[in-house]
Order: sequence, then C-alpha cells, then structure tokens
Amino acid sequence: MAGVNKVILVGNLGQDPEVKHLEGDKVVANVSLATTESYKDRSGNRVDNTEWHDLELWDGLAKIAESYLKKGSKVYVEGKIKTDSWQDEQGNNRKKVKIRVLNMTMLDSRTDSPNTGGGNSNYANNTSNSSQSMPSPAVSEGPGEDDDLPF
Amino acid sequence: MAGVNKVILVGNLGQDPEVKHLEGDKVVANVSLATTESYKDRSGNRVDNTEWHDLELWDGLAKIAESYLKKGSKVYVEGKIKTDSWQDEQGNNRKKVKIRVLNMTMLDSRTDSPNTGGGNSNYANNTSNSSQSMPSPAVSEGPGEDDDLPF
Amino acid sequence: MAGVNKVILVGNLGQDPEVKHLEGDKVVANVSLATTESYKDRSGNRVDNTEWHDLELWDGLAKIAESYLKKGSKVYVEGKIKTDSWQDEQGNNRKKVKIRVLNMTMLDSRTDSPNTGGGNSNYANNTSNSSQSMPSPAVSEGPGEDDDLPF
Amino acid sequence: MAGVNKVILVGNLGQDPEVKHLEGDKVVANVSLATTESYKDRSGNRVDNTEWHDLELWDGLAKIAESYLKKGSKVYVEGKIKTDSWQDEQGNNRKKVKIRVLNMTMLDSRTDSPNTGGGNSNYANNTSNSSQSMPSPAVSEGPGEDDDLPF
DNA sequence: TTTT
DNA sequence: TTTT
Repeated sequence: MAGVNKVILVGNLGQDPEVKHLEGDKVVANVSLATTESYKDRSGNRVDNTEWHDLELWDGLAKIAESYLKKGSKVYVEGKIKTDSWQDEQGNNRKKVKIRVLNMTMLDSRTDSPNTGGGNSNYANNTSNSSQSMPSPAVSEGPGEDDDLPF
Repeated sequence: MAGVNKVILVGNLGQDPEVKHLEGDKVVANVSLATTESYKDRSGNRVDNTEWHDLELWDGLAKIAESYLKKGSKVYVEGKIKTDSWQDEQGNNRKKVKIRVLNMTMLDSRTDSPNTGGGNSNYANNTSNSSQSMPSPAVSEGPGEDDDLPF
Repeated sequence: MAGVNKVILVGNLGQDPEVKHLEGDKVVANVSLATTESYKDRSGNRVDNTEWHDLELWDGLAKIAESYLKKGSKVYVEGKIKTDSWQDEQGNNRKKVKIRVLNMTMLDSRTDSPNTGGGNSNYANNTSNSSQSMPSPAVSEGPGEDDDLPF
Repeated sequence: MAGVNKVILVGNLGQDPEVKHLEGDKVVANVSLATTESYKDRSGNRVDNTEWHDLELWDGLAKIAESYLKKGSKVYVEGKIKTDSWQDEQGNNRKKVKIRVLNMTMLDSRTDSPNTGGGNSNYANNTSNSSQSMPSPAVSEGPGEDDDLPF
C-alpha cells in the first residue's frame, strides 16, 4: 500500500497563471508549463520535443504564482500526479491529468521578476516539513503558509 | 528551452503487463501502477487515496516486465510524462497521459518473483548512462540492452 | 540564491537504528543505509557496488524508525544532504556528510514488520505539506507530527 | 539488493570547474555547487543556509562543464552519491563524499553563457537512455558521448 | 485494476 | 501556449 508519486519539472510557463480566489481564503492557480527535450535524430538534425503540463497550485503557492510568475517564467516545480475524473454532458467518462505542485523555485534572474523592488530576497515558508531548501521566490505548501507571504 | 521532465513512482501493478512484440525486434509493455496515499482526515479517520498511472515500457524494460512483473508486483519506476494526442472517430481531440519508464527496480522480495528458480540475482544493463544503481531485477533503458537480458 | 537539495534512496538498513531521546521531546535516529548497484563489467562478470549512507531522522520519523525499522529493512527515503563540520582534538577541520530524512516509506511486506500486532494500517502524518503519498508505515516530517503517531 | 541512489540539485557554482584531461581521452571536471536554503526563524528573521556539494563530472559532461560553466553559473544537476575512501599519510581512514553527475541542465539565460558566439543552440547527447529532456546546454552521460559534442 |  |  506504500506509495510514492513524485514529479519534478523544470520549464517555462506558456502564459500567465490563472488565479481564482475561492471562498474561505482558498486560492487556486492554474498554469501550463512546457518542458522541452532536445536531441539529434539519426540524420544529425536537432529535434525539439515539447511536453505541456497542467499545473495546479493552492493557497500560498497560488499567491506566489499570482505575484511572481508570468508567461515565460522559468521554474523548478515538484509535485504529484493527480487525475481528475468526471462525466461530460454525453455521459462519457473523462479524465484530466494535472500536476499538483507542492514545492516551487523560481529560476529567472531576479531582474526579470515582476512587481518587485528589485531585491534578491529569498522566500520560503517555515514549515518544518519544507522538504528542501526553497529560496529566491521559493516556497512549499504548508500549514500557516497563507500568512507567511513576505509581501 | 532547458527542460526537466521526471517522474518517480513506487506502487503496485493493477494487473499483468500487456506486452506486444512489434516488427524489428521492438517490444512494448503497458501496465497500470497504483500509488496509494493514506492520511487521516479531520475526524481522525484513515483515508486511502489511490492514483492510477499508465506505464509504457520499451524493449529491454518491456522484456523484463514480461518476464518478472505481474499483477500485484511492487516496483520503483523512474520516467517521464508523455502525452499521446489523437482525434477520435467524432473528430474530437483526445489526449492520454502516460509515464514512459526509463528506469525500474523491483521491490518484491525475491520469493515473490514468478518464473524464477528462486535466485537472488540482480539484473541491470551495463549502459554507462544507467543513471543509477539498479539491482535486483533492475534495469535502465539503453542501447544494446536488448541483448543484455540475463536469461 | 534559489536552491534544491534533494536525495532519493532505496536500500536496506545495515543495522538497527540508534535512537536518542533528547530533552524537550526531541528524538533523533541514526542508521546507515546501503544502496547496491549491480552491473556487468567488460568481461561479462556481475559486479556489485555498495554505497553506504548515514541517515539522520528527527522526531516523528525517528519514532517510526525506532518502532518499525531494523537491520535489513528495505526503505524508500527522501531527504537532503547535510554536512556537519567540526574540529577534532588535533584542531583539524573535519566534515561528515549525512542524509537528513524528510520522507520515508517502508517497502518490506508487512509480515516482516517487527513490534506490530499484525496490523496492516498505514501511517502518515497529516501535514498539508506532506509532499506526497506516504502510506504503509510511511511518514513525513512535519509540525505536530510528534503527536500524530498512531501507536 | 535493489537500490536507488539519486541526487537532484539546483544551485550555483562556487568557482570555475577544474578540468583534467587524462590519458585515453578521459576527462574529469570537479566543481563545487552551493544550494541555499532560506527560511524565517522563530523571531521572523530570514536565515540563509548554504550547503556545498563537490561535483564530479566525466567525459562529455566534463567537456560541457569546461566550455560552458563558470563561477556563478546556475545549474540543475542529477547524479548519485559516491564516497571515496583512502588512507592518509598517518594511516587514518579518510572519506570524501562526492556527487557523480549523470545529467545536467544549464539554467542561466543564454546571454550569460561564456565562450559562445551568441547561439541559442541546445546540446544533448543522443543516448537512448538519456533519462529525460536535456536541452540548452544540457547533457547526459552516455556511450559515444565523447564524440557527440556539438562544437 | 494493486497493495496492506 | 513557453523557452533558446
């Protein structure tokens, strides 16, 4: 019954995050991330292969996304695969695979950052379970994180 | 353009792998893997949450899967997310997300293994790019792997 | 300044964990974990290569280790690299690299588990930052975890 | 006996790589990488915590490092923990833990790149075992890689 | 559809 | 839809 479901991505956002503020202080951000693989085929030609990932971020991470991420931003993202299932109007079973983001590190040089006074400050939430160092605009999901935004 | 697209899973197979031998010595195996997350909800009740992943393995890894994996097998798997896109009969765009497996380690105790004379032998292919230790029935994708099966 | 420092290991314990109960309810467990890489050399002979890792677990994870892990246990472990530095008696600078464990999943079949009344229950702490599914005896570090042990 | 020994780091180089060309076309590069963790302590003060990692890269990866990496470069690195053991002059057992790099992606914006004629080209070796997309100056270890450098 |  |  043990399980591990872990995804690690580094790529660029295809557009600005779509952020929804829900009732009860909940926030959710959705954004797609491109990871591009580049290789040479047999004839020696370079081939680019792009995979698009649907990211979903909640609460503290969603707020960071809203404030700092925009189309083109490069990020390191850690999370898990999550499949939404539902029935469409025709009664067909439909599924959509998303990446629920649990950790994020921004990889753009600071000067690219929007909304910032130009600082180099790092952001991480102080959850003891922050599963790793997460500086620059870097955060983990966690309890109390909502109040932990440094701005 | 840089990209990282990495998935790490530990779970159990939902059924025996489906293996297809294609022309030109190509082999592909498909199998679904369950990763179960277990937590206590607010009321203190234990809740199980199972996510199913569609794995795709090629060539050497497919042969290992065919020989060693079966319904219930526990495995560590490393790979990348890959989305297949096509149009269905109604002309609708359809997508299916799969995990292309690039590395695998069997986690069952040896005695569980099918088809084996009871050995404890480890299997790994000798690709220099084998990105890590992969013993027991453990293998990486790689060139020449097809000839590297230990049976 | 952004950083990611992540380690993922699957292996077996070299001996029982050494657990120390410190003041203020702090608990620390130390144990070494072997990861074995197996490959064929040029001559086709199988070669085993074992790397030993010094694991350090705190609080809830340490208690789980104390209760469930023993010499030979197979575990999946996630954490970060941490170097302790000090001066020895001769005034030499010394370093010791350890893996600070932040997530753990036991991979033994339940019947191997010591100290259990035979249950199959799964254990995970309910930190919202639990970065992934962690069932069976599986836990994450996290706030309040100390009180979250199911035994 | 199964094992997984995997390290994932994102950080900045502390100095230029030290590259040694050995006999038989072997090349090795050593460089230290800083991963910085940033958090707020109880008093709300920001604390930075830097961990230094000794990276070792071989052959194709070493050449890429020699050509593209320099002090301050930001990189994503994937590899395994490897402990060198030896006896010093006094006969004491000594150990040194290194990260053997098996995959690398440069994370600097292109304009930061040294030695380049301004190109945006991506580099990856075409090993089928390249365990993931590795574009920009991005490479995996692998067979034949030595001849696969695009410059 | 798995596993405990 | 991104990025170089």
